[in-house]
Order: sequence, then C-alpha cells, then structure tokens
Amino acid sequence: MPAPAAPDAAAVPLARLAALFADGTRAAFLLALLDGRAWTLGELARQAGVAPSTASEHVDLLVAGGLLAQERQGRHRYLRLAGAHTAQLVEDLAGYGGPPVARPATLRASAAAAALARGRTCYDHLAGRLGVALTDAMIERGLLQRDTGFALTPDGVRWFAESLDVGDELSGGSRRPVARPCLDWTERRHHLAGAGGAVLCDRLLARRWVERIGTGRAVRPTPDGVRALRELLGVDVSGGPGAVA
Amino acid sequence: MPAPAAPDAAAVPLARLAALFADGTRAAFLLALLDGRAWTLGELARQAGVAPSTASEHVDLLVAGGLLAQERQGRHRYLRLAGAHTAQLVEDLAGYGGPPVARPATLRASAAAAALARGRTCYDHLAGRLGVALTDAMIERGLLQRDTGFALTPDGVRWFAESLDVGDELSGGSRRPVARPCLDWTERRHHLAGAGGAVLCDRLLARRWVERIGTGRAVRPTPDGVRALRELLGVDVSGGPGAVA
DNA sequence: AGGACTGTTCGGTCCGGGCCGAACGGTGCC
DNA sequence: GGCACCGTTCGGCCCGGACCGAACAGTCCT
Repeated sequence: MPAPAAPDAAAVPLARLAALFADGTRAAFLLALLDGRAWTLGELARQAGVAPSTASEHVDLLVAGGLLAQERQGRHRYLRLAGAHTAQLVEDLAGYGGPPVARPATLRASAAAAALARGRTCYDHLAGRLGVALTDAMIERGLLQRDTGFALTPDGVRWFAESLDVGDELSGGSRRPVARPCLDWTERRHHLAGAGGAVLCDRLLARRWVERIGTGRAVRPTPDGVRALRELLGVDVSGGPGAVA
Repeated sequence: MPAPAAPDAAAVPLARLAALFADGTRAAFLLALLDGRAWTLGELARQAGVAPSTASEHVDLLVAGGLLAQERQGRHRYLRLAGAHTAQLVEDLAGYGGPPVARPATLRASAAAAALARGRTCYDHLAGRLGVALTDAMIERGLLQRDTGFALTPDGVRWFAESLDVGDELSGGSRRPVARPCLDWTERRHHLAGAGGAVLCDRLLARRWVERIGTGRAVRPTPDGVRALRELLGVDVSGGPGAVA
C-alpha cells in the first residue's frame, strides 16, 4: 500500500526518447523534415548551421532511435521521418504551449487540421489530398512514371510546356531532380516533389487555380482551378461536399 | 526558393521542452504524477531513488518549464502535473513505440482507453467516471464537504463505519490526510483521494462490488456493486448502455 | 522550548555529449 | 584517370548538468 519502491521502468526509455529531441540541432532537423520531404544530410547540416560531421553524428542517433528512416543513393544520404506516428510526436512537442492558457478552441483547430488534410504546400510543392490527386492523375495519363522515384515522361515534359507555359526550368539546368516522390502524412501516399512539383505548385498559384487559405500552409483549389484541372488532367479536385467555404 | 538559411526558430523551444523529459529522474517523476495525485517532494524523491536535494532541483526545473504545478502547504510541497494537456504529452511520449512495427490494433487500444475512462484505480483510490460519480454522490448526501480540499463530515465518518465496516483507519492515526481531492484527467474533475479514498477503494474491491479488468489499472463495478451502491449512495454506476462486456 | 521532519541552498565532483577540424573513403562527372 | 563533392571517422576541447552531503530554514507536534 505505501509507495512502490520500484522506480517506473518506463522512465528510462522515455528519457532516452526525449533526449533525441532535447538538442537544438536535432530538433531543427526534425522540424525541417516535418514537411515530409527526404532531405540529404548536407541540406540538413546547412539548415541547422552545423558542420557535416556533426550532422552525421546527430543523424546516426536519430536513425538508431527510430525517429528517422534513411535511404542511401549514390553519394547522398536521404533522411526522412520514420513515419506518420513520428511526425505526430514532433508536432505534439512543437505545438505544446503549456496548459494553463485557454486552449485554442478545439473547433477551430480541427477545422484547420481538416483544411491541411485537403490541401497544403509541402515546402515548395503541393501535398494533402490535392497533391496526391494531381500526382495520380499525371501518372494515369502517362505524364509521370513511378519506378523507383518518379520520372517525368517526354509527354510529361511536353504537358508542362504546353499547358503551364513552363520554359527551361525542367531541362536539368539545376542540380535538383526534376521529379521526386514525397510521402504525405495525412494521405500516407506519395505525391510529386522536386523541380517539377515546385513549378507545378508555382504555376497553379500564379494562375489562381489554387489559393492560399490564411497565412499558413493550407491551400484550396478555386472554382476556376477545379474547371481547369478537370480539363487538363481529367481530375476532380473539388474536394467533395462541404470542402469549400 | 532554395533552402531557407534561417534555422527554424521553433527548434530551441522544442529542445528546451524535450530536455525536461530527457532525464531518467524527471521522467520517473512525470510518470508517477500521471496518476493525477499531488505528490510531495519527498515521495517523488523516494520513488525515483534520489536525494531530496536532487529532487528539489529537478522539480524546480519542471515547475519553471510549466510541466508541473505546485502548492505549498505547511512544510510540504505538493506537486502535480500542470494540466490535462501536460498529461497527454507525457502519455504520448511514454506510449511511443516507434512507427515501423505494426500498430497495436487501434480497436483494442481505444477499447482499453475507454475502459480506463469508465473506471480505474489512481494509485490507491478510484478514478474515472466511477470515482467521480461516487465522490459526487458522497457530497450530495452530506458525507463529504468540498471546501478547499475535501473533508469528511461526521455523517461521512459514520457512513464509512456503518456501511463499509471501517474501523479506526480514519481516526487520524496515520499522518495521511483522510480526504483529499485528486484531479481526474479524463473527467477533469476532482474525486476522493487520501486515506478515505484508499479505504473506499479497498472495501469495494474486497466485497467484489468493483473488480479489476485484466492486469492494468482499469476496474468496473460488478452487478452486485451496482445494486449495493445504488442502495448506499443512490448513485447509478452501471456506466450506461454497453459499458459492461 | 525542544525535537522531529520537510524541503532548500551551496559547494564540489564527475560524466556525458555537442562541436569542430583534419584526414579518409566512395561516388559521380568530365 | 583526375577532380570535385558528399559523407564518415577520429581526436580533442569544453560546457552543461546530474548527483550527493552538509548546513540551514521553516513547520508541526509534544
């Protein structure tokens, strides 16, 4: 009946897990990776402002701790969050503001989350159901190939040029891959990232086929956009009943 | 458009928060406090196996970090989690097992959570809807007073003696307070703790008016218990439709 | 008043770990 | 093959912080 003398055995694992977050550099890595992209080690190091050697050690810890998944491609080491569960935990910690202050109206919060699930930007491209729908449509129409990592087909390059007035941005001038898959936390599916994904997002925003909601990452297709995308890709991005205010 | 050179400003606060969890002793404190009781500093120190001076410093950090709330009473320093939001975060971290392995059947998990919300032991007394219902009933019938901190009325002492065969366990022989409020995370309301809460839980279990479900903290009233508690306190603890397997 | 007990402060020790630079190995490109 | 680039390993530095014991302050009980 008195206090159990055995210190809770779960304490050590908890502390070990928390220690992975308890460093500014690692926290910066995790927050950066929250966008769902796979970053290279060098990108992470630059983002956090540390030497590559330092970043390498941090990444080792995060991978060993199960928070990050890695994929080596040639001389690059791509890192991404280990899964949606991990992203959730990062967001929980990052979003913790302390309990005493009035909680931000649960209704508003869940509405905001739903908006993000429908459509949002992920770094510089489109994600959420909108991003996945566009990617699926491009694959279906032979504009995009889904081997290991996405690849734009010749038809795809032509489509970008003719339908979206894209010039030489996709001719490989930059070092950045033209098409790369990006895993979506809400959809748990891949969508188009890379230079192609970025230029797609850029053009859709420029033509006001997609517009930002408020100041955050959430976006939604406009009526014009719904029409145009149905024409161009045969896809319905209206989001179903009740999706647009 | 390239990587933003500014390291995410949220990284430092995140790391600072995580650092509070990133120590075995502090983690043990937080896990112990997860039961919703307010512990004294000495209890926490003994539980975690550290010197009081060490515990004092840890508690300072946790309070300053907003994870713990404190209340000084005489020579005691009572500590409890700062709120339900905090408890949620502790549980999220403690329950993180890594995403790659198959999630433990969400159905089972939510069923277990529901069982805990209905009724459970909280250290040595009853919590959940069951604990709150019993406490409310005792207050309504004048057995318990709710000033600052609970107090057992003379009627309450008599009720314990006559209805539950409680002898001198409540006559202040021990140093422990007879009645103390304990905040419930699922209900966000107070229920009876202290020696009175402990003896109540003890008797109800002994008479098999309440029984444990499996090996954890979850409990449920038995059919006998539902009958007896309706008679003794005029309270319905059947838990509504579908509450009992 | 005295004694028992709870918690705090302070000094001192010690270990872990975050950081860098230098050297090295692997990969891809010309 | 040569060269640029990406990442890793290793040694070394240094700071933060976890811990204890001793001394002290405050509270409660007798």
